Order: sequence, then C-alpha cells, then structure tokens
Amino acid sequence: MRERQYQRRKQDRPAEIVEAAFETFANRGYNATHVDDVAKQAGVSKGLLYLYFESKEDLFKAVIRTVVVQRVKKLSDVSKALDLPVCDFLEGPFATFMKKMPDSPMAVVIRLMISEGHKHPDLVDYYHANVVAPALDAITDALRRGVASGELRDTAISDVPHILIAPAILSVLWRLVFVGHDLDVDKLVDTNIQLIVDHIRSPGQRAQRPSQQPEPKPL
Amino acid sequence: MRERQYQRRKQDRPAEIVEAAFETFANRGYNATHVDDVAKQAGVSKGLLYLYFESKEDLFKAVIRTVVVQRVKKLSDVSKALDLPVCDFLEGPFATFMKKMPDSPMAVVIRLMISEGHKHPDLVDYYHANVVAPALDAITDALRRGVASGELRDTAISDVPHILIAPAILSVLWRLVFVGHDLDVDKLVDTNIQLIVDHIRSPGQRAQRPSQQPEPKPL
Amino acid sequence: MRERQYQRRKQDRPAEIVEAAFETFANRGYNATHVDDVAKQAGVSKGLLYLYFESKEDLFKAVIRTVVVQRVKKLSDVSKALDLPVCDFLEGPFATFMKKMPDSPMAVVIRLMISEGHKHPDLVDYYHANVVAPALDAITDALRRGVASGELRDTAISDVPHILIAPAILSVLWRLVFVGHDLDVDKLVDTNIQLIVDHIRSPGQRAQRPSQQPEPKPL
Amino acid sequence: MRERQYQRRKQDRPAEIVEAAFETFANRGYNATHVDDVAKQAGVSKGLLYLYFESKEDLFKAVIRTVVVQRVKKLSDVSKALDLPVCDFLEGPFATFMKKMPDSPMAVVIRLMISEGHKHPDLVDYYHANVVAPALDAITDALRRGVASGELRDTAISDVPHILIAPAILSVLWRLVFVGHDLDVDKLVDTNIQLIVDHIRSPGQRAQRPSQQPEPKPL
DNA sequence: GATGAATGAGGATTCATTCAT
DNA sequence: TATGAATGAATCCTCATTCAT
Repeated sequence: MRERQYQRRKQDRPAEIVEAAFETFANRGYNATHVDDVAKQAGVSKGLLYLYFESKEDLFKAVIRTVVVQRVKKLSDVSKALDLPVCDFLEGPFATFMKKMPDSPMAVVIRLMISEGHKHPDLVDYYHANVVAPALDAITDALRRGVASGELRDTAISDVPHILIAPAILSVLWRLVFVGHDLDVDKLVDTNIQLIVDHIRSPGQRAQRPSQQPEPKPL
Repeated sequence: MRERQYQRRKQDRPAEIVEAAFETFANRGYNATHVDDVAKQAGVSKGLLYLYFESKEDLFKAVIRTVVVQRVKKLSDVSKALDLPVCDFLEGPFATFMKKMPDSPMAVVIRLMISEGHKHPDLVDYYHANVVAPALDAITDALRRGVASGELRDTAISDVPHILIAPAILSVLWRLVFVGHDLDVDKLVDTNIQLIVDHIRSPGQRAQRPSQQPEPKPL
Repeated sequence: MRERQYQRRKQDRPAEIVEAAFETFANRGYNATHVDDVAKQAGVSKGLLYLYFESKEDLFKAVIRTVVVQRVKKLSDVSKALDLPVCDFLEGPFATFMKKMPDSPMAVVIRLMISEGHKHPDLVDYYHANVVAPALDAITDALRRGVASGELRDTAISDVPHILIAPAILSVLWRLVFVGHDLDVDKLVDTNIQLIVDHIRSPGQRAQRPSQQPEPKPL
Repeated sequence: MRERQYQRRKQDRPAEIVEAAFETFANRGYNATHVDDVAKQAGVSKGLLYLYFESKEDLFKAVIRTVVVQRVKKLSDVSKALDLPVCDFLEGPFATFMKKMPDSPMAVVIRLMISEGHKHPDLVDYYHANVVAPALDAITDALRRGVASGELRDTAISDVPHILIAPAILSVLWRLVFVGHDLDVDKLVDTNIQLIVDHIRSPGQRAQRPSQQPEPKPL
C-alpha cells in the first residue's frame, strides 16, 4: 500500500531520468557526469537508463531538447502578450525575462551548448532554429511593428536584435564563470534596454522623458 | 629524410608545447585533447611534455596564462592611446578591438574558461583580476574622464561598463557555437557603440555630429 | 570450448580475486604484480577488480587481512589447547606450528610486510595488534601459568617471549631469501625449544626427563 | 681556488654514488628509489651515473656488495679476537655486535635482500657465501674449539648455529616493520646468549653461576 | 668526462556500455 | 521491465635509459 507513491509509472521514467541528467549535467558538466550518477540520481539502474537512451550522448540531447522545449514555450507565450506598446513590452516582460535568465535552467543549457555544442551540430541547429532564431525574429517583429505604428524610429537595431539579448548572455556567462565576483544583472539589463528605448523611440514621443537614465528601476 | 629526432631546445620547448596545446585545446576542447596529441603536435614526446608541465591541467593553465598575458598586453596598449576624445576612442580603436575578438585566440580562451573554468577557480580569478577587471576599469575611467572634460554626460553606463563588451562576447560565442549561422559582428559592435555614444554625448556636442552609420535608416 | 565469459558470482568474486592476488603477490612481490595479472589469474576483467577494490593498494591490504585473519584463527585455536603442561605444549603443538610456518602463507605475508609494510602503517598496526601481540601474549601467559603451577621457574624469558619465535622467523626468511641453501628448520626449532624448556623447567622436575633429542650428542 | 674541496676526484665518484644510492635505497626501498634521486643526492648527473653503472639494478648490486664487504670485514675482525674463552666471547663482543645490528647499515641490506633478493640470485649467493656462511662457520668453529678445550659440552647447537643469530635478525625486522612498537633488543640478545651459554657450558664450570639470568646486562 | 633534454614502453585507473538473469 | 555485475578500450602519468652536445 505504501509502495504506491514510489511506484513510478513507466511513462514518467524517461522524464525523470532526463530531469536527473539535467541536474547532474548542470552541476558537473558533460564529461564529469557519469552515467552511474545519473542513474543513481534518478533512482534507477544503469541498465534501465540504457533502455530508454541509446547512449550518454543521446541522453544529453534529450536533456537539451527537453529543457529547451519548455523554455521555448514560455518564451513564445511571453512573446504573445505583445498587445502593449513595444517600449512597454521591452521595459516590462522582456526585461524581466532577461533578468531571470542567469538563474534559470537556460543558463545551464547555454553553458552546455558552448562546451559541448561543437560535438553535436544537429543539437546546435535545433537550438538555433527553435530558440534563438524565433526569439530574434520576435524582437525584430516587435520593432517593426513599433515602426509601423509610428511609435519607433527605424534604426539599425532591427538588423542586429542581438543587442537586446547580449547583456543577458553576458550575465549568464558571468555567473557561470566568475562565481565569486558580483555583477548587477538587473542594472545591466535595465540600462541596456533604456539605452535602446531612448534611441529608437520616435522623436515626438521622446520629449516627455525627463533628464536621464536609467530611471528608477522597476521592481 | 625524417627530421632530427633528438634536438636540444630547452629554451623554446615550453613555448612550443604551449602553442601546440593551445591549438589542440582550441580545436577539440579540454577533454577531447589527449596529452599524446599535444606532444605529437609539438613534435615532442609525451615524457618531455611532462618534464615541463606537471599535468594536463598544468598545461592547460599555462595555455590560458600565455594567451591571456599576450592579450592583456595588447589591450592595455590600446588603452594607453587614450589621448583622443572618448567618443573617438570608442568608435575607433575600441570598436576595432571588439570586432577582432571573435577571430582572435581570445575567443578560444573564453570558451575554455566557460567550459572548464569551474574546475580551476584560481585560473578564473587570475583571468578576472588580470583581464576582465582591468578592461572594465579602463572603460569606466575613460567614461569618467569624458564626463570630467564635459564631453560626456554622467550616465548609469559607468556603473555597468559591461554593456560595452557584451556584444563582443555574444559574437565570440555565436561564432563558436552557431558555426554555420552568420552574424554581422561588425554591425553589431558598431551599432552598440553608436547607441552608447549617442546616449552619453553631452547635449551641446550632439548637434555637430555629422551623419554616419548606423544613422537612422531612410524611410 | 571457452569458459563462459559472463558469470554472475557476486558472492565469490572478492574472495576469488583476493586469492588470485595472494598467489601473485606471493610469487612476484608487490611491485612486480600487475593488476592485469591478478585479474587474469582470477579469470576476471580488470574493471571488475576495480569494482571490488579501490586500488592495487586496497587489494594488497585485503590480501594481508584475509590471510592474516585465517592464520590468527588457527593460531588462537592452537593456543586454546593449553590444558596440557606448558612444556608439553611447547614441545608439541607449538613446535609443530613453528616448523610449518616457513611453508605456510604466513611466510609470504611476512615477506610482504617487510618489503611493503613501511608504506602501510595502518596494516602494520593491524598486523601487530591482531597477530604478533596476541601471539606473544599467549606465550607469556603460558609461561606465567607454568610458573604459577610450579612447573616452571620464573626467568627473563617471560619478558622477551620473542626468543620462542625468533628461529621460526629466521627460517621463514631463510627460505625466502636463500632459496637454494638448505636449513634444517625442524632441528633449529626443536633445539631452540629444548634449550628453553631445559632452562625454565623447575629443578625438581628436570630429573625425570628421559633422554630425547636434542640431547647432548655422545662424545 | 675554493673550488678545490668540491672538486671530486674521478676515483671517488663511484663510491660517492654508491653511498648516495645506499641511503636512498635504505630510506625508500628499491622501487621507490629513482635514479634521478640518487644522482641528485650524489651531486651528479644522471648521465654520469650511467657511465659507472650499467643500470639501476647494477647500482643496487654495487650497493649491496659494498656495504656487505665492509661489514664482512668488521665481522671477521671481531671473529679474530677469539683468544678468550668462548663463553666470554659470546657474552662480550658477540653480544655487542648483535645488539648493534638493528641500527647498522646491515639492517637495511637485510631488508633489501628480503624484498629484492629473489630477483638477484647471484647477489643472494654472494651474500650467503661471503657473509652468512662465514659467520655461521665462525660460530660453529668457536663452539667446537670450546668443546675441544673442555669448556663446553657438545650439543646440537653446533648443527644449528642459527640460533645464535636468530634474535638479532628478529630484532632487525622488528625495527624495520614495527616502527612504533618497542622491542628490548638488548634484553632479547642477552637472554638468548645466556640461555645458550648455560646450556652448553660444561657441568664442571656451571656451578659457579649464581641464580638466574639475564645477569646484569653489560654496557 | 659530464650533462640533462629527450624518449617511450609500461602500468594504474576510469567509465560508457553490454547482457545474463 | 529491471538489475547491476562484468567488460575493456581509452588515457594519464612514470621513470629507466639514451645520446647529442
């Protein structure tokens, strides 16, 4: 009877293993993660793990895909809320998202992509096609819409929307690498967005802004 | 016709080995690099390598340090050219430096720091103390000087100079990870700098700016 | 016709490996014994060996402990038979035990302790506490009992019971080192014991001793 | 000019190297002794060492032979002093020699013979022929002389003179192996000799001995 | 003679993967 | 399904020995 809650459903197993693998990969990196550890962490035998995943590499890919897919979902959901003025979007949900990034699983995925990506071009392509490109496209689209509506000027930023995510990426890496050394992620992200908003806002709308930036940070 | 097997070259050996190691680490990453490979690449026996370097890890550290040291030199040299107006410096040598980064050995070091750094906290500290911190300080100093001279406004950017390097870092990673997918590094860097320069230039001086890229694209 | 390659025998494996290791260590010494050899001798893969033993050193310790423990058992069993007069014990079971020593596994352990012991102080302590000290104590006790019962005189031998085992130890080493050169172990041991028995037997009891070897050789 | 004293004569080199090797072998055992270390200890280059000794093994043999030869000399010198009564010799110079053994270089040689001897049968033979056999012969001879002069009875001890050295050997090993655990070497040796002297002394001469042993130990 | 840079075979250890049960 | 004992290729590192200088 009390076995019940420990009786895992077959269906959950792969997910549980992927979850365990994610944590281990996250903590130790790809090479330092042993299949044994993952199995133990998942409360499963090594043999069973190999029943679901062909190899450690296969497991790794599943991890990336799973985490990525979840994130992509969230990202696009946020992206759908675009019925507010572009500047408000950037200063609001977008900024929030970027500030959270360094502490999200995404940070780990990014590190893994950097250190292991070159061995898995298919994964990289998948990641680019399903995360990076859509995200950049979403940004570009938003900017274009703002231009179309007269809210924004048409600037070169639309060509390099990467500027909008660069600070977040930098923050991710900073946290990963310079563990002990602080970085004010919020200020970095806010300042960057403010900079951009100021730059692209149409002249007619610029006036109302008082003196300088970055204005009091939004909570 | 074989090369001489036995050559005494005590002076050059360590440097040669480090060079070979750098290339191999750069191409394959830390784990995939075998000591044997490095030795072969350096035209040297495994044993000799261990005469100069205590371990693979030690070799790795030597590589990082060597490359870093060279770069630090260049960076600080550039930084010394600061007798031109800050904006000119940013748009000139600074931009040039950042644009070159993704194709410089520095890019490789950065990748190695990201993927292996957590195993070598001392290296990370060294890197931070000798490269990152000085670089950021140099930027901050330049900005402050500009403010003092009346050239620039006093903005939050002085607090997060990271904004100025974020696009370069992003570019580095993009090149490393998304090998096939293009990124216009030059435009990204230039746009970022322009954005910033526009933002921080004192109002009185802003007018005279002629029209250069990335200026507002014509409707 | 090959033996089955893959056999689950968790229970027996460690003991089998220890046995194989003992033989190999015995034949070749510690350094000349390769982990590969032990594995082969045990009919097992190197990897499996490392599943049960952390290192070659660990294996070595297991060997010593196992052999020692078995011997300790036998020794103490013999020691328990002490309900005969001390002199009879010494001339009987004790002498027998000592004479067998040079051909027993104990000889090998002793050699290993001598050549490798200094690297494993914990093993030495274990050996001393579990074998040597108890053995010497048992001898001392027997002597004291003999004194108490009036069978024996009280001599300095109780303080240095090592005298009783010295010939056996010498024999062990002799066999190990001077392989070709004979030594009459039996005579050595018997003579030593006779010497001692003659010395410690109470005067009143000395007379009745019939004439046995090694009695004064006839002129 | 001040070079002078550091300028070693060619002739001394081999001896110096052997000396250095002896110390290192003594401290660390054969395998743990690296040729590099010996060279360094001797203040000489590895290359030079190989000029005088064909191999590490060769060096080892030289060490054993050298130390052995010196000891043999001393031993035989002592043995020459045999113009005193045998019992006095045994209780005097002989006992003294045996007591010193555990702290003499001989102890080290013995350990090396035990751990490495099986690889060098020629060395073992040399050692047996030049040290052990002569020593045992000397003892036997002394005993026989005592018998001839009427000082001693003729006992089995002449057949196993090893009894006389067994305690010393045991002491040597004890010191090597049970480093922390004390052993009263002097008492052990004295008691053993007393035992034997009592046993072999002719009845006529036995009376004068008072009660028991071991008598006040000689200094 | 003397040096010490250079060699490379050899050995301990790891860990992804397999497979009898 | 599920297990975990068993495998062995792969890899770091050591150190006796050589040899150009």
